[in-house]
Amino acid sequence: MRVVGVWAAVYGALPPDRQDRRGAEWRKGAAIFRGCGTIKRMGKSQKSLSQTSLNQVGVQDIADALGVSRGTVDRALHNRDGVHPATRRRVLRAARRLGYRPNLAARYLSSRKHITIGLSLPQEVSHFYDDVREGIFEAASAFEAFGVKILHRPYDRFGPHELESFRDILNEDIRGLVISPAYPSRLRPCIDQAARRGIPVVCVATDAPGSKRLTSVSVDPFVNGALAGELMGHLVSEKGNVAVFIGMHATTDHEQKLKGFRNSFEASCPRGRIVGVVEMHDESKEANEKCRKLLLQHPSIRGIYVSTANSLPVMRALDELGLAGKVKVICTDLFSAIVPLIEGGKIAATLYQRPREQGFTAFRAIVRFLTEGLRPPPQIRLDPTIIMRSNLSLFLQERYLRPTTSDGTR
Amino acid sequence: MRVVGVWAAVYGALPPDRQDRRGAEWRKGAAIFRGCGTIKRMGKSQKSLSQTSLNQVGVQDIADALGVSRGTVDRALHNRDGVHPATRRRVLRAARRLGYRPNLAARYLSSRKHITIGLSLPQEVSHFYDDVREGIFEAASAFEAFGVKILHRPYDRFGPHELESFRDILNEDIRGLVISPAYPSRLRPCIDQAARRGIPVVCVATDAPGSKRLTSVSVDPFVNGALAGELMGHLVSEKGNVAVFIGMHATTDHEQKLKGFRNSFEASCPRGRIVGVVEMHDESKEANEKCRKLLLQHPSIRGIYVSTANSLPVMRALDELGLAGKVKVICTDLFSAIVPLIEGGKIAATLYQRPREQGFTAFRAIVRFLTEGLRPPPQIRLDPTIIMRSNLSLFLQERYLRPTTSDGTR
DNA sequence: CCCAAAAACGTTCACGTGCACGGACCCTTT
DNA sequence: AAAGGGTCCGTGCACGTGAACGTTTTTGGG
Repeated sequence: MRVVGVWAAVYGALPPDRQDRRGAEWRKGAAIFRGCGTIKRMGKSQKSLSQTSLNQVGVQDIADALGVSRGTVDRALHNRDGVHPATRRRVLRAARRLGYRPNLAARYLSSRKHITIGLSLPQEVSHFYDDVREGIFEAASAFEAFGVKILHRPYDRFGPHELESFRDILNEDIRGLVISPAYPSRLRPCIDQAARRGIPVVCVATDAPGSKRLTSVSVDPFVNGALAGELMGHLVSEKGNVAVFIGMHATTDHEQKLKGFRNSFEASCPRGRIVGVVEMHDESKEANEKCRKLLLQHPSIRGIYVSTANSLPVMRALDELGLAGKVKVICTDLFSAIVPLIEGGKIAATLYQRPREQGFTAFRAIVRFLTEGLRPPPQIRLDPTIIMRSNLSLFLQERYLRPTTSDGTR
Repeated sequence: MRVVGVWAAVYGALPPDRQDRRGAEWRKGAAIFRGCGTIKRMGKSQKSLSQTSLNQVGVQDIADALGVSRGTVDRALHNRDGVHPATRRRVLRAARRLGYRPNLAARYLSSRKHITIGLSLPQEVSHFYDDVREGIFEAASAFEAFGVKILHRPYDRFGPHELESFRDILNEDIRGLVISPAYPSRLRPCIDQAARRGIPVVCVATDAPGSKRLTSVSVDPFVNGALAGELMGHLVSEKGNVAVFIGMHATTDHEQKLKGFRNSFEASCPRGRIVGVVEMHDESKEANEKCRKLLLQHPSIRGIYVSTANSLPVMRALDELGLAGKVKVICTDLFSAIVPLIEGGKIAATLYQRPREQGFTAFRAIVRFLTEGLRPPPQIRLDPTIIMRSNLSLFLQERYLRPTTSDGTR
């Protein structure tokens, strides 16, 4: 990155060439103005000459450049009626030409209205989604002073409530929405409808492929699995057979994780084999028995990768067979029950999906889109973190900037 | 601590004031003004009743509550002279009591002055500090619309330039400062001076212990070393001896890393031993020879941990002895030269210190302190990331929200 | 061709703050 | 006592935008 000048403005959103272009256009606009000779404009020019203030073009500049009033420009820019189509076109073109960007401070001060970002997240898997929420609240707190607020409509369980909550919150006056779809196909029409209304929707943790959501924030499942596979290869050194326990959701995530694991484990441990891939339902008893059965059937198993958060039944089975600590376990996510297992060496590592960062990033993507018009890439992939005994403490301590303090609302 | 914006933090301490001899007159004035003020207040009350707008208390509310004018409140809050000490105290107390928080949008709109955050970072170790800068710029871009700017004074090399740059930038009109001290003892007086002037200083990557800096953002060196040690224990399984290469800086970081590594490696690999700890200067030739010598002397070495970014001489020595890929290497940081080594399996893992996140967090801490008065914990410890072949790609691809990317339109 | 309705456009006010200016009052000096 | 200076405080203006309201121009039907 080239930072030559002393005053490196934060205008980084514009590449240098574009800034230059903007400057040229601005000069042109100024020339037009000189001809018109508006007194008000003159005043501003003089002021910005005398003082090193910002030379951002405002509504008045567009109005002056076109010889119309501020009101007209305002109506044109906000797509309100009462403007001749030709005038509207001229205004929009001039705005683009001059590089108009609304002054958010003035807008907020004027309207005194909150920009509300909707939040429709499940209350299940609380160890995960509570952290997602925390990340969102933390990101939002920075914009609280500028009127950005959060409207949270949590729903109890995955399933129909998801759609219900979505529709509910769409009826509110929101400017953006964060969701975590479990059944994307059902939500897709709603997402597209919101997009048509100009409301950006960001998916977090899961995705709604094929929909018109703004973007999705998640951990790449393939990388997640691959990381587990590579690490497992090191854990069992060269001679180990391993088993994988995966979930049963309709999403393709588990598939991807398995693929990544297989790919990476085979490269990292050429003489090892994956002797079993077990699908687990939510019933912990069944998972436990499946695990016991597999372990008894394959005494050669030296490592286990659990690609879902549902690792407790597996751990219990290992304990019952006296294999805890001997068989190396890599599991997923972080919650209180597995903390002592990591500390005690019964779980070698867990792949943490950084829920806080996911929420943080999702919110940020929405705000940047709303305020700067910056369109994020279609997918934002975060990196999973390997948590082992050595760095576990960093994830347990109270996090900096928890949103609970400000007022009693949370 | 219940803080009223930054004001309470900065102007909390007030000199003891004398007895108020003119209370009667003031009360009279208050009575006069109460009439006029009440009307205005009514207007606001009605408005906030009719519309669901925010009921944030402003300067006018404090003025009304005390029967003084806006200007007086303004002067009191900003510690400008021209206010009777007793009045000032009353204002500050009322501000705290009513929960006054300045409207940043209005402030920015009014003064049209940028809030400038200073940046004094080295241009050395560019693979690291360039990313720190990027993180800072990314964090700053969100506040661009509200007049937060960055003033960057990079200096060439560590050493005296560091102090020079610091002093230079302190002469500018900055409201906060981000630094990365290499010689904290020399900088401490300047840091304390800045703190006295109400300018928060945040250290990134390194720290200035004992100084009055607001906070420091860094990766815990002990955890860093411990993570390397635990991972190394797994890499060499149970039977391996290892060596450690550390740097020579005056900071205690390398000590801490070594301590963490030792601690964790011994727990993770009871039968392994650390057969050598080598201090490396900056000269790569010397490092190379030291490494060769050590490897020839101890053929039992199965793993090497390089706790500095200066890992290339070690890798070259391994290559020359035909041990690359056989001896497991854990190194530090990520830069282009080691990418192929990770991909090729010659480096098993590298501990990435997340420079972007460090910069991002540092900037955020400053802005939150300035705008919300939120004082961060004395140290912010980020977790290091283990980069291996499987997740390497995530750190190479162009990051989201880079100033130049997204698409051509913006 | 006229007049009302509607469309198109101009004007004004409010938002909360920072800042410059000016006024009232007190104390000291001439 | 008047003048002057200093302290303390009130008031007006500006910032850029949104929204309400007022004004001009065009349209359309008789």
